[in-house]
Amino acid sequence: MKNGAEMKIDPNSSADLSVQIAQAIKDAIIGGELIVDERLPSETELCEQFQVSRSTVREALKRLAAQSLIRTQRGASGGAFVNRLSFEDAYSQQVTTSTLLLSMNAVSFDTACEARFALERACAPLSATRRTPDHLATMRAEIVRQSQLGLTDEAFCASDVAFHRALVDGASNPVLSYQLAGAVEAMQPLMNMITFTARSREEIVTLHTRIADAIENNDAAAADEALQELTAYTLTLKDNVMAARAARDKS
Amino acid sequence: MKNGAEMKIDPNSSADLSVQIAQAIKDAIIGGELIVDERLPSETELCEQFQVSRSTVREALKRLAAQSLIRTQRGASGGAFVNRLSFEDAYSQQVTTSTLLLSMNAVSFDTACEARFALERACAPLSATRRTPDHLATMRAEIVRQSQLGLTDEAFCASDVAFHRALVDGASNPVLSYQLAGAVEAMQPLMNMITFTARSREEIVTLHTRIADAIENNDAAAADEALQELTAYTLTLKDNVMAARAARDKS
DNA sequence: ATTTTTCATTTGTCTGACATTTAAAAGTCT
DNA sequence: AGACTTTTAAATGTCAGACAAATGAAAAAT
Repeated sequence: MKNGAEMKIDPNSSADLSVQIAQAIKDAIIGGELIVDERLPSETELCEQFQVSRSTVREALKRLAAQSLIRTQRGASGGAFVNRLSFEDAYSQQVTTSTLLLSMNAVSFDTACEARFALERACAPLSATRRTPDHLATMRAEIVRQSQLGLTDEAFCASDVAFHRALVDGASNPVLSYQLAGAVEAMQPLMNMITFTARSREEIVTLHTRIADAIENNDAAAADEALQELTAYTLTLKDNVMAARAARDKS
Repeated sequence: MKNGAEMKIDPNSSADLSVQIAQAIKDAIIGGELIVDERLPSETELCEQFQVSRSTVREALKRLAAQSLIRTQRGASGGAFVNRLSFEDAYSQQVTTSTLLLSMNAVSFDTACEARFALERACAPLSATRRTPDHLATMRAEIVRQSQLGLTDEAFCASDVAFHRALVDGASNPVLSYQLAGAVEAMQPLMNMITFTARSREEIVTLHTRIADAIENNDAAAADEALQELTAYTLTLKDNVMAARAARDKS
């Protein structure tokens, strides 16, 4: 870090010191003053720089570590280092956030479902163009799994997620994969509310096969159409489950 | 929290204690054992429960606070409470994450641009159906701003983001807004690399107007078409900037 | 030259203390 | 009794100092 840009905090602010310090360091990282793999000053040095105790500095650093902005290493020549945020880190963060967001805010099944399929349709055309044999093989394998009898609803849902994940990854755009896979995976708890009958699984497998075929044939329009039908069918399933529950609760 | 589900950590694990404790509490929140607005045990109680010192407990709590999973309040009847993750919190987290991801991983302009417009095209049809007069007014207002002479490139980009944000919000699906607005906003630093000439701004304003018109007329197909052209035009602009720089560097 | 030992540095954890904030309880006045 | 003030207890925020554990580098021994 260039010495010219000293990080400073405002002692008169009402905010907690560790929050301010974390924010100051975060700003330095976002602003490019601290670059990837650069070592931060040691905790003792940060104490002097910000004129606070070590506990306070440590709490600030833990806040940053929780966001994968830094990593720490013990021992001589150890310390805190600016962490290169990987797609994997970002992805797992997004899954957690999205999952909690959906479960804590009573997002309706319809809303989440609509978002999920809208996003998927966005990358289906790209996937139809770029998919590799690997992506196709994954999709086909998941279809086979979904056809097995005796599969639990959870396992069926998990396979569904894997199928759609392969579809998204087929677009070969890491940014899209990161954004969409999070949304799809976060929806899984909601999807688990649905009980899949043998009949409905058959229908879903048929639609998945149509999607895979379309992707294989580089037919974006067909993929889009199948996805739309899958969207509608999923909503129908949900409505049936809801109606069945309502009838049961009434009796 | 029901007493049956005691949170436990493994003293033999190599992981830091504060990480383990944070994970245990996080799991309890995700698993629904701790519900929104529920109060966690006080720091002293957590010390006893996990058999660690207060510093360690505090570092764990700061990790959770950094992810907006809990909030803390001082004073009697204060403590740490499970936080309801708001769309706003999730949104700002996503912007930070996406921004860092793009800047730290050398994501190409083309990749980010493709992802951005693919996502936008996903919600344009919904926006064409559901947009309110408010959304339209925002879009028109931003178009007016973009037409002003003497606007800096940064201001032009910011207005561009606001325009597209309104387009996304028009879909009236908070999940989509949260996902996409983050992606669009995170792209702004990349977009700022482009220098917009008067001519190119004019072209963009024209396309924006076409999009707004299509949304106003509930014409999803026209909106999609205009967005596609905007995608292509943006990439053209980028190529021109790159070519100009290459030529300058050679001379 | 290679291996072992020592050592200094840095983060992780513990202990104890005090400051600050806050709501509730106790007290006081009308 | 009711409204206002004061006190108190509980909780988080901050500080200070200590030791443990890890780790790389230097020093020493072979």
